[in-house]
Amino acid sequence: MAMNKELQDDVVTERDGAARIRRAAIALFRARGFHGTSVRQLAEAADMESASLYYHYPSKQSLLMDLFHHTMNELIEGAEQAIASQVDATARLRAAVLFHVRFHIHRQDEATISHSELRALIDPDRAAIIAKRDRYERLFRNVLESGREEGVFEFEDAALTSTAMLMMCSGVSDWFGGRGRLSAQTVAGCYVDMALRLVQVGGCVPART
Amino acid sequence: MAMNKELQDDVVTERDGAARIRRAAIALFRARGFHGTSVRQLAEAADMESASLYYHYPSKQSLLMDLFHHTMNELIEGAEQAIASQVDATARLRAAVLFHVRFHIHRQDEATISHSELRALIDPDRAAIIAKRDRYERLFRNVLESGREEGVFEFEDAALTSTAMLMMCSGVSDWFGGRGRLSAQTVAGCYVDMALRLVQVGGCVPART
DNA sequence: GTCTATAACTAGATAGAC
DNA sequence: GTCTATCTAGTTATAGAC
Repeated sequence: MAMNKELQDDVVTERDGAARIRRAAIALFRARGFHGTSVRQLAEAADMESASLYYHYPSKQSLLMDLFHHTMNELIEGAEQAIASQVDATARLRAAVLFHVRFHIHRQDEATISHSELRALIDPDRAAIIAKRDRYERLFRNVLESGREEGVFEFEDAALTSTAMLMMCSGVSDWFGGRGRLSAQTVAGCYVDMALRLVQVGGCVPART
Repeated sequence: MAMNKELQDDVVTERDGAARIRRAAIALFRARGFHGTSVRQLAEAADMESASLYYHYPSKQSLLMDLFHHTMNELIEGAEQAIASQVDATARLRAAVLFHVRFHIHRQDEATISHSELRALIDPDRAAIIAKRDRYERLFRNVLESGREEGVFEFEDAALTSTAMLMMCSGVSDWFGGRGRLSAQTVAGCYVDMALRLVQVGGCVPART
């Protein structure tokens, strides 16, 4: 027994208790918020009693913290790889924004939690996550600044522009449903084009690749 | 006694209990979230006992609802007036975005609550607020569409673009502190320019007026 | 209009059996 | 690794005096 575990994941209830808890937390924290979700609700969604949850996590806080670190690490790694894979600033921005938007489409709940529940984190962890968020934003800011040096981008203020750009793109996780008029690919393409419009010299957006 | 009431508002503790409660709620719901704020904390910040709060509001929910309706009404009214005050699409978009950004700078807490605590509203009210939010977004979408008809704007999808534009601009309420490098006026100007870049034909942003 | 006192309930978390 | 049972403290909200 217990063969072919991987195949059943994501469809049937998982065997791993900790993974079931994380899955439940991602859904509930997104829908009701951290403070709006009780440990008992988490346990019920994870198909266990609330006491069992404390075998896997020492507290509700530590569960939120775990989710945050996972998400931020994936974001930073993904953006770093996207940027490293390209040679000029325009291509780097395209790749980084494409990664960002895709992540916010396909991992909607985690992405949403990562900026709506920052308030719920308490302070040694809160500061650590803010540092990671700043590091993530700096990746984009550096691409903007190198593009300005290359002469292909122009903007008033690098920090303001990168923040505005990321905010604009993060919005997809609020509304994208999959069932709408537009496919994930189309939406991602639109956001990449809009991001380029924000900074490109002259503002002319070339045909999408 | 009780003369010159207006002069003391905003500085010294207000006389009006309901206003003190709203002020406390705006600060606390922004900092800790609706579910993260207890009635006792609200009462303490409003300088009264928790029971007194129920003289002014029947429930904690109704207080949140009141805040939402107030904010949404002001947003809709302000954007409608901004748009009606201009004659062509470009000027309308400038005016509407300028209003939106200024509101999100000067009324940071209320603006933040209005999109982070939508989850905490329960359903007859939740639907009413979503309807108002949609109505607000439609004001901007209509400006974009009329600009396209005038031949001054171009974009892939009106709903996607207006949502992205508003999301980008709403972001100021997350980070703007007043003590940073950039003044409120400078920041607002940057956002207006970025909003125009998103939709203008050719993408060229003319000198700011 | 604000208070003291408290009801009725739910929260996060723990003890210890299995 | 999960359970039953429970502790303590906190939650929203109400009753009734002033």
